[in-house]
Amino acid sequence: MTDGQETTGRKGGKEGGSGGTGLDFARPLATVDVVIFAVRADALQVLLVQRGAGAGEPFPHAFALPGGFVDIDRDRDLEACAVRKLKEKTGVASPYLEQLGSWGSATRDPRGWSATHAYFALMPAAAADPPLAADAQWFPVHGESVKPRLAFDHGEIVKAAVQRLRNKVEYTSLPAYLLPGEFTLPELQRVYEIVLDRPLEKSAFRTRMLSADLIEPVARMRRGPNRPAQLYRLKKAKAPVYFARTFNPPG
Amino acid sequence: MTDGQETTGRKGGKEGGSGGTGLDFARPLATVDVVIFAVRADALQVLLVQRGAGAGEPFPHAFALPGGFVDIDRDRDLEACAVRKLKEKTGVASPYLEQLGSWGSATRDPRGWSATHAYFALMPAAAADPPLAADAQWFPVHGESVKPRLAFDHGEIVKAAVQRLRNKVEYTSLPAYLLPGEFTLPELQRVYEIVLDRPLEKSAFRTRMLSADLIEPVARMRRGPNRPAQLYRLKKAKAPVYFARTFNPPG
DNA sequence: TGAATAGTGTCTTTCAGACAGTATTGG
DNA sequence: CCAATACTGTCTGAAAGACACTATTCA
Repeated sequence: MTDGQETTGRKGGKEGGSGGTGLDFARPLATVDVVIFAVRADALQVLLVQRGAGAGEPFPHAFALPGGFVDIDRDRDLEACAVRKLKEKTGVASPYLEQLGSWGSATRDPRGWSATHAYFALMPAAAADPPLAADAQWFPVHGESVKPRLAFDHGEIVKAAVQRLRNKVEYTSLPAYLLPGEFTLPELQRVYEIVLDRPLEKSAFRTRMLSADLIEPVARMRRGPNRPAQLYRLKKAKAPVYFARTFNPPG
Repeated sequence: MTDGQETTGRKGGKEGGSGGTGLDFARPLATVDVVIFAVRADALQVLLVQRGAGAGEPFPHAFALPGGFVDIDRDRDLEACAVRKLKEKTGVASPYLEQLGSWGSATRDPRGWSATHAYFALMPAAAADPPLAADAQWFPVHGESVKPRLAFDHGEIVKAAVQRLRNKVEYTSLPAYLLPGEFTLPELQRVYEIVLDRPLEKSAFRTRMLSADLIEPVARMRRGPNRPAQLYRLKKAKAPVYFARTFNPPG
C-alpha cells in the first residue's frame, strides 16, 4: 500500500487542507465472482446465472458468473464474500474454495473502473443438482470455455479457471473434492480423466493414489453387476496433496 | 459480477428512486502492492519502502511493500498499476511480473475496508542496485519472511510470495529472470539453490536445463581463475518453462 | 604443477507407461 | 458358464540421486 506516499493519483484534487484524510478520490467498484465447478453427466460443468434487464443494467439477459459487489457491512473479508455468493446460488456452505486472481480495468464494466476478485470452487455433483437459485444453470465446459457468450470479462475468467484446474489436477488430489464423501478408485480416476480430457493408466493411477497419504478405505463396497469396488474417503486433512510429478509428461 | 441481481448490500440506502445507478453504496479502498525479488549478495532479497508519518498515516515509519492506491485516471488496468509502482521504485520497466492474489478485509487497514491486489516481480540484481527511490531498501529473506515487522498484512503477503516462488522454482525456469541477460549454468544453479535454500545435484540440474527448450549458448565464455564457463541466454520465448517433475521428490 | 571450477559418465533408484493376467461379482 | 469391471503383476524406459571422473583455465 504505502499509500501515504502517493503524491499523485487524487481525483477530486480537493485535499489541499492539511489534516484531511487523504482518501477523497474516486475508488473502483469492487466485486467478487466465483467459478463453480462440478462433474455432472460425465462432463466438467460450470454454474452460471442469467443477468436481469433492469434500468442501467449492463449485459442484460447475458449469462455471467455468480458474484456481486463486496458488501463492506456484511463481508468481513473477500473469502467470506465468496462463500456468501456461493451459498446464495447453491446452498453449499464449504466446498473446496481457492482464489483464482483478480481482474481490474477501466473498461471491463461500462459503469466504470472496476476490479473483481475471482475464486473457483469444486463441489460434488449432487450438492447443487438442481441449483438453488432459479436463475442459475449448469453449462458443460467445451475446450477451455463454455458455450454462451458471457458478460463482462467472465469468459476470460472461466478460461483462466479451467486452465488452473487442469494444471493443478496434473499433480494434486483436487478431483477428490468433485466427488461425494465416499467414492471408489475407478470413480476417482474417471473424474481425473474428465477434467484432463484424456485417459490415464489404471495401474499407475492406483499406485499413485494409494501411496499418497490421501485416502483411506471404509468398510463398505460399491456393488454393481460386476466385481464390487472398495469405497474410500479422504483422510482427515482437507489440504490437497501435491505429487512430485505430473501424470503424463506432455508429449 | 452479476451485480444487478444484488438486492442487499447497499450502504447509503438512498436508492429508492427508480432509474438510479444502483451504485450509491460505499466502496472498499483499492490498492496494488508488489513483492519485488532479487538475488543480491548470495541471498534472496525483497525491496521494501519506509512509510511516512504524516497526519492520518497508518503504520508511521513502518516498512511496507511498494504499492499504493489504484489511480482510476492513470491506470488502465491492475497490471499497469503494478508496473507503475515498480517503475517508481526501481526504474525497471518490464521484469517478470505475476499476479499473486488479493487480500481484502474490513480490518487490514485502519482507514476502512480495503483490498489489495498483490503482484510479485523478479529482477536481476544489477537492475536496481541501489534502488531508485530514496525510501526503498533491500532486505534478505529469512525463512519465509523478512526481519522488520511490516505494515498492514504485508508480512502475510511476503510469506505467500516466498512460498509461491519456492514452489514454482521446483518445476519452472523462473530463476532465469533473476539473472542478467547472459549467465552460466553454474550461476543459474546457484540461484536455484539460493531460492530453494538447498543444494541441487549438478549433473541432474544440467541435464534438465539443457534438455528443456529454454536456453541457448552464446559465443562467449565467462572467464575466471579457473576453467571458463559457457555463457547462455534465454531463448526468445519469454514464457517460463514447466518441468514435469519437481527437483528433489520431497522427503 | 596444483588449485579451482566446468563439465561428463556411470550406476542405481524411482515411478510412469504399457499391457497382460487374475479376482469377484450378477445374470 | 460368461460378461463386466476391479484389481495386481511384470517388463520397460525416462529421468533424478549419488558420485567419480575428466577438462581447462590461471597462478
